[in-house]
Amino acid sequence: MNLPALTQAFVLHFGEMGSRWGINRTVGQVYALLYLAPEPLHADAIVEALGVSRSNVSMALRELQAWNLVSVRHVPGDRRDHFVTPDDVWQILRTLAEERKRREVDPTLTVLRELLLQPATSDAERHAQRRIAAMHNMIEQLTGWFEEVKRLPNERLVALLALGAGVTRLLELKDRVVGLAVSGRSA
Amino acid sequence: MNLPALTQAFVLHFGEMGSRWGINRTVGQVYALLYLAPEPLHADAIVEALGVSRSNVSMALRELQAWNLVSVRHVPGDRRDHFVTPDDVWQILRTLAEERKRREVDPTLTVLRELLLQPATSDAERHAQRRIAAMHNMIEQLTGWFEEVKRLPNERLVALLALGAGVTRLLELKDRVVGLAVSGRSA
DNA sequence: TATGGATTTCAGGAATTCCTGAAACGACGG
DNA sequence: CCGTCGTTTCAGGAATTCCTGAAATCCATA
Repeated sequence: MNLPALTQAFVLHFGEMGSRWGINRTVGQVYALLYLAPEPLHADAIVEALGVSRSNVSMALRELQAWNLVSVRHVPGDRRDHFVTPDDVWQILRTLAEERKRREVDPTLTVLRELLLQPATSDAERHAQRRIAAMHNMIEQLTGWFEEVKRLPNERLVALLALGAGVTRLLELKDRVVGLAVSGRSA
Repeated sequence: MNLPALTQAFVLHFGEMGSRWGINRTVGQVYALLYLAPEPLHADAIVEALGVSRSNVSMALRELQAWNLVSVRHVPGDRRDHFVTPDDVWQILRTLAEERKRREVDPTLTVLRELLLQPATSDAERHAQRRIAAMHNMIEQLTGWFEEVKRLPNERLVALLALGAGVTRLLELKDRVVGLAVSGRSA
């Protein structure tokens, strides 16, 4: 691996962190490298930068494409595929969240739903179903919220985040305003 | 494994899902079992329910305690440790999010900060630093938001989720109201 | 349709993670 | 201070995941 110090530190960190998620070291490193690269890279450039085998890079790129975190770009006059990451970090966040939801949450939601449909034949099972329902409902609320929020344009999303817990003050404000409007109308 | 059908299906699913996260099968199963259990379980009951070794259960419980997802409960007249999961699913969500942030996000934030402090000596490095800064700022906004929201009581949190993207309409409302107040004051 | 570069597939060795049984440890009652 | 019950530690075998080099496949061009 022969990279500028800064890039190398970033790439190595993502390699290590990769294993704390479900992804392997090479996938993490390839992503990090592409994220920092000022222009699209072809696979052999990645091989050279990271010092791993060509086939390993191929598999890593494939996985990153499956995650929608990397896409192919063709450079005129060059037959090789070049790869890029989207450069809008908020878009990356949406993609990441979407994919993790799809892989880690949706299957669970499906199972929980099935289990809730089954008839409970004992007290133990009835208790289990109540617990499962509590989890199911929470996940549904979360995913419903996420489906809406992920559609917000960046600007709005940032405003929402900046608001933080202040949103609840806003909710009270709304209640007061609506109250005023109603009393005004009735007057 | 000899459990009611419903419980067994739930436990097995969490075992499988475990490996999609960073946790292993046994940890997932133990958690699922405790989550459904109507009363605290001691380690041998878990061994019997899951059909894994005593030492494996011990390690799984230890890991779950490190995650703050399971705690010890002493049953009067019984020397054995008994284990429970908190039963408020929203509290579980907070804990889970908090721990994942601590393990998956905070270390990255630290590294990114360090990298931003280093002097960039080339165009490539300056470009890399801009990319790193973009990622760093996004993560800071997210974690700042999370720190605030996680403190909300359940009721407020649920209200916030129910609002979904509607929060941005609320933001517009706020702007109008504030605008009114200001123009009123200046008049 | 032959050629050659680019890419993917895949079997199997390397590395890592998981799980177990045996032994060590700790704490309590006698 | 011994014996017992409960728990934890840990070495090493089992299982899984990762990575590589060689071969197969793809595809644009001549």
